[in-house]
Amino acid sequence: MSQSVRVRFAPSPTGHLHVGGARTALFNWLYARHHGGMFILRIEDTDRSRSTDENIGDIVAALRWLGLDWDEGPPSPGYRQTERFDLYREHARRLVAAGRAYYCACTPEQLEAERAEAQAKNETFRYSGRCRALGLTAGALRLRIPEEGTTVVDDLIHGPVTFDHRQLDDWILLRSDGTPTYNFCVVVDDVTMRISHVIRGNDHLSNTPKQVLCYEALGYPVPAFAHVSMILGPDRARLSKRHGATSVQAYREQGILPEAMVNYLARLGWSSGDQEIFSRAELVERFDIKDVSSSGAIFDQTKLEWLNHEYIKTVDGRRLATLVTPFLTPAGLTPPAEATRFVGMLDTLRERGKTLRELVEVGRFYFERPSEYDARSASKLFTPAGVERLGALIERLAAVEPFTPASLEALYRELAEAMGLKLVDLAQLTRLAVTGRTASPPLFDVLGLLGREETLARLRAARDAAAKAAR
RNA sequence: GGCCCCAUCGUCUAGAGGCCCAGGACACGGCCCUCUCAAGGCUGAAACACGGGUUCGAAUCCCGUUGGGGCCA
Repeated sequence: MSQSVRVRFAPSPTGHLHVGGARTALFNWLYARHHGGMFILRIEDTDRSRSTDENIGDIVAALRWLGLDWDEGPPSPGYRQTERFDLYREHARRLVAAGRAYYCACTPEQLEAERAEAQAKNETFRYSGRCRALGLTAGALRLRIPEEGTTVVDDLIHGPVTFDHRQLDDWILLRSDGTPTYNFCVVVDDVTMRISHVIRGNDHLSNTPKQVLCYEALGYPVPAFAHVSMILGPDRARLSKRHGATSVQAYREQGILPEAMVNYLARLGWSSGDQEIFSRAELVERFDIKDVSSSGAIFDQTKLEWLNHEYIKTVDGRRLATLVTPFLTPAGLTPPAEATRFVGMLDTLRERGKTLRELVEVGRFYFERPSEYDARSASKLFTPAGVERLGALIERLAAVEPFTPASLEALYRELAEAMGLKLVDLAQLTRLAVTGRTASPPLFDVLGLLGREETLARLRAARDAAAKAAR
């Protein structure tokens, strides 16, 4: 079975890459990589009215960002359904020649009327089969479904699923205008691309028996199927835009790392013991369809952020710097000239921000002097005594040598003791003066990173503001 | 409406008849650490949807009910 594994991800370019689609793509990719097989990207753009090149570009970009590389697919020609119409027609012709499909002249209006009638009588509508034996040569092309018996889909995740043929309509392959329907395109594409395993969303399980019958009518071997459960919103309905962010792109813009997204998506519906964090290599190594859950899973943004934070805490400093940089400009900030200083700042921030965007906000003070001071804290700390202490600090900090976290801490402890204060009294005062707030990374690291000059400038500004307030 | 899928803590899940008065993780509460905020450590609360079977024994197998989702229009 592991010989020549060929799987595919076949998105419709009618929008951005949805996280559900991304997970399906990931499972396919992992399966291919695990088995040393091929991962194919195919664009299902038969719905021309809603498919755009821009969306294709977007999906491709999202897949690349996630690191899901494909062995076959765009930009090579032949991987878009709109380029493959001849194939669909040819297969349709074969089906007609073999007597497995027939033309139906019933008009949509006629069918609609019957449907309404059935509904009125509270009965299930099924195509009557009226044109089955007419031998027509034009109209919509329908696949002849056996009247009796069952088709069993042996799903890798769900096990055998039985469908009664009496429940299945003679479905339409080609509309009367000659355009192929979605289900038919899928079969022809999968067959001609020699797909060995169809791993796709659970929403396609109901269409599978029709497709299986079509494979058989065409005389092709039926691939293995694995229907992955859907990703749900908090209300347990399929995750959609009304639940909030659903596109991979949106998470990227929030400052989620691609490796965190991949890890999260993999763990949503798949598990390997109690492990939560997996490197890409581990995922490839451990992934198996049989460990994929059969029930739907709610997308949990909080857990995604936790995982993202885990990655932020451990990525290499230089890489973190390059990851954060694109978030600086939109926040109105400029990347520091010195790379090492930037990495140093990030080292003090990485424990304090769950996303790249949060990292920027929580580290904003490194780039900008406080424009105001937290009012509550200021009223408590910027007192006449505070002004005096700031003065003492300015004096000592101007002279301390070297200007490093260790010597700064020593100085503060010494000064606090001499003034009969606790370290926290001096530290919070300084923190407010330098950052405008009473929460920040370790103070002495901050001061060291800011440098003597900047620290003194902020302290003086704060002393002036405090003097004014205390007056 | 018909058919199909699903059902373990709030959430993601472990569990493939005894190891389970159910384990891990996120989130939540408490304590510790501490220059603040975090991070970290320890700790607490929290689930087998319900009802029948099968079996010496069921979260695990079967049937039904309920609930949720999907497909078909």
